[in-house]
Amino acid sequence: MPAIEDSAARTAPPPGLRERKKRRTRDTLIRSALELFSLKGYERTTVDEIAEAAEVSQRTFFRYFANKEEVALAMQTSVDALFLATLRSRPPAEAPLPALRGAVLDTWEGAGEVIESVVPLDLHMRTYRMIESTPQLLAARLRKLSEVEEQLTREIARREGLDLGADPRPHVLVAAFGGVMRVTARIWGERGEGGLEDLRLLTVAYLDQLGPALAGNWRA
Amino acid sequence: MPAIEDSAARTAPPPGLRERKKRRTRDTLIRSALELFSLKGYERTTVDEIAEAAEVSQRTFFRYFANKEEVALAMQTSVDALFLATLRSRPPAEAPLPALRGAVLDTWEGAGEVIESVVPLDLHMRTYRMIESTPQLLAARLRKLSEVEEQLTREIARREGLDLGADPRPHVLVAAFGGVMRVTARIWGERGEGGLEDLRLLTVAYLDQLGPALAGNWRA
DNA sequence: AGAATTATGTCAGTGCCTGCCAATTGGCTG
DNA sequence: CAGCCAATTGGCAGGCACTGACATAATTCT
Repeated sequence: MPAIEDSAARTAPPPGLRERKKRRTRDTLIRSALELFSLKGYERTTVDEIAEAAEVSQRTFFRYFANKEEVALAMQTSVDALFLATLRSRPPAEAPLPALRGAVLDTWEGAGEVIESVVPLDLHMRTYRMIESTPQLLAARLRKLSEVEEQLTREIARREGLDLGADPRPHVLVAAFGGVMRVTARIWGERGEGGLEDLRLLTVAYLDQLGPALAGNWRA
Repeated sequence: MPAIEDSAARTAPPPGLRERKKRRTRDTLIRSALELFSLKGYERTTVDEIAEAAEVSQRTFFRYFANKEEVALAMQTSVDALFLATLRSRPPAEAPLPALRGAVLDTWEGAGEVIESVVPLDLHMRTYRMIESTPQLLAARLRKLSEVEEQLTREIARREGLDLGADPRPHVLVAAFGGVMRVTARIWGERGEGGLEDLRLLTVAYLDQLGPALAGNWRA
């Protein structure tokens, strides 16, 4: 079972040895992979090397991750799930855009812990940048983001009680929101440095420009 | 020389036998590939089969296309280039969003010819849908779109005489615009049918919702 | 403890993609 | 037109990502 987003798993019954072992193997694979990527680059790291570093067979690697990209994006995937959950727990009265905006900020607040329980935060940050600068990884990341956007759209429609077939606004809003999130990620990645806090500031600043940017004439 | 977007190649001096032959080989590869993809699906078609259908060696295929994805996206890439060119030829007085909107519509107007000179239009349309529904291709497509958006952003900034480092609006506007373009493509793809005209209508309708979607409270 | 289930390892094989070198082809010059 | 130069192509060997099949080992259940 790959994803850990089982909403029925509260007050977990003692997870059992098997589950704990799998979790450890998975985490070790991620850590080994990210370290190697950071050391020698994504393309120059082979799956065999990752498997060896984690002391499992190559075949086992592919039982935990469908492909080499998946392990590079593993932490982002966790954060995505957290983001979704955060949005769902927002007050229903809140308007769509503020809800999305609030959810990202809250997510980044809490994401640190989730990440640190698997890999050092600065390794994750280096990975984040690596994804932006590695074509194959960026492609995979963008595809995953489009899936996230689909779920966001459904959630927004649900909150507002709208039919996605009849009202384009949820799709459009999420598309615009997602677009801005991606630009900020890219721009932040291009600046060689800066931490989570800078990303945060950049995001807020850009989100706040959504309205003005759409205004007809900028020269006014 | 991979890309054909040389803006200095007008009133072409007789292209020479060599160039014409390359062009023919390339077109044949594209046509063979798209036909096979449409027939047996992208993943179940091997590069060897494509090369054989086009009567060249596998090695030659990879001299024309960096990878299997490239040939599937070849026509989209041409249209992207056309879109860029169309935008650049717009009256400078036009405001950013109308310029973008006008450029897409004009592009789709003229794209038919460009495409038909290489592959039948309906084959292209089937390919378009295939891209949306094939994870690997969608990923590659999204990455290319992000490159297009980067160029759009530069063009918008140039038109408006703005510094991209200082003013976020070009980035934000293009991000929102690009987001909407992608959703419409996806939605259109999900409906199993409908031609270019439907895509056009959908796009216009959704673009027009950008303003309303960003309005704070939809229930008002 | 033994049976049933599940995770892991090994092996063989396919397909994408690359570097290298030899052979062919088009273009150009004397 | 002969002959040289440069570009294009083909063939081959090899690396790496990934998969199916089967045997083995580790948990869990009874």
